[in-house]
Amino acid sequence: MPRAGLSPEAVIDAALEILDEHGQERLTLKAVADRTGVASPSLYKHVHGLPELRRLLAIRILGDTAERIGLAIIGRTGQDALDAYLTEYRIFATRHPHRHALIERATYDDPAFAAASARLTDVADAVARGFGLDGEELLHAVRTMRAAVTGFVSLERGRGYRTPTDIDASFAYLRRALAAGLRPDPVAGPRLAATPQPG
Amino acid sequence: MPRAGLSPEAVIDAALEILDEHGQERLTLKAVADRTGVASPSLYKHVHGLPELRRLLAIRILGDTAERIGLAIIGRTGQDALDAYLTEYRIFATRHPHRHALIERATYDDPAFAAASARLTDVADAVARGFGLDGEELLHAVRTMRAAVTGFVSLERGRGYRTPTDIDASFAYLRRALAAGLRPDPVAGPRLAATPQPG
DNA sequence: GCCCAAAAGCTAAGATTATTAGCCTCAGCT
DNA sequence: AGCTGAGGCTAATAATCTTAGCTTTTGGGC
Repeated sequence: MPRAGLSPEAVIDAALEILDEHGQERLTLKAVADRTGVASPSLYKHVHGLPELRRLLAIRILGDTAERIGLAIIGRTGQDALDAYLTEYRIFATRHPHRHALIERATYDDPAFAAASARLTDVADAVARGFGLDGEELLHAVRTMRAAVTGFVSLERGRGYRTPTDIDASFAYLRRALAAGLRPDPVAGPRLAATPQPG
Repeated sequence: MPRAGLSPEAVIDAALEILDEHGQERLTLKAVADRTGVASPSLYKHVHGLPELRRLLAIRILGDTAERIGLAIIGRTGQDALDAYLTEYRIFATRHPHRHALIERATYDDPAFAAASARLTDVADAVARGFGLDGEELLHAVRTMRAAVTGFVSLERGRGYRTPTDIDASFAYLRRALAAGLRPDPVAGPRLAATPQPG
């Protein structure tokens, strides 16, 4: 019988197709094996089990997404760049809901994963710098920005917003609120009184 | 042999303990059966399989959480209520990371789940109304608020923020930014130009 | 107090899946 | 031509979910 000619990359490709088509629930080694035309144990020659496959898949998706969004903000600054960043992220989550769910839940203490994740954060950094932010304020602003957009798309996709009414308008509202919040405010300053600690 | 005296509630209690102790990965019917002292098939007399158990668990958690946060904002308004809402939500996610993960991923088109979810949204509504918002702007503000806080705690818990540095300060920044965004702005208004549609 | 129906257990069994172990074969290099 | 190792395969183990069908306890009605 001819060889299937697999490789880790090819395995991830197949896994990505299955994820897109059927979601994480049905992303199983058996399914990947069927799609690639081998028996499931053969996959272990390329990938160390299902958790590893999910990890590699998350890294692939993060990389692709960072690249897409990075391209979208090229040549833009300020509100323009922010809108592009937020909108492109939302488009990604809408077009590939299962990919978004996968990277949303992933929580690996793995250098490669952290690096891939950092690429996405770097894009957000660039956007925030376009608002004239730097230093500690930049850090906070980027975190706030990412929090808002990931939360929004998660709620949207998980049907957390009871009615589909005006979700686009809500997203526009969020973009405006975020832009207002990001603009450095020399008067009030971003500092607040001490926070109650969780725990 | 004496009966275990189970009930759907008791099964959910046990499931909640397991979730808290070991996370969703190990929330299995077998584990629940062991903990309640019955054989796994016996659980089907009280709960229709694992997906159903997860659904009920999510509903329980949403209800508890809505109640907690609802209590936390009693007697507060404006920024005070907003801080209490956001902080209490973050405390919940920090203290019960697995519960948070469970309700975060849940996406059931189920009336009971929607009702439980609505209780949490109602609390957010109350907070936003304390800012003098109503109508469509209220809707957008509440969505933005929920997006920001769920996104923040998700990123925090998933180690999405590279360093643990200053996360409290970032959260304070987010609260300020949100308060600024929520305050009705009669001049600029919250409306923006048409948004590119995702898809 | 007894009877009986239904609720709540149990065991057995089938289906999936992940994963390990050990074997076989093809491809390519010497 | 022969060897070696990567890439496949089959067999086997273990975990779990779930269904089917049996048994026992419980509690209400007579």
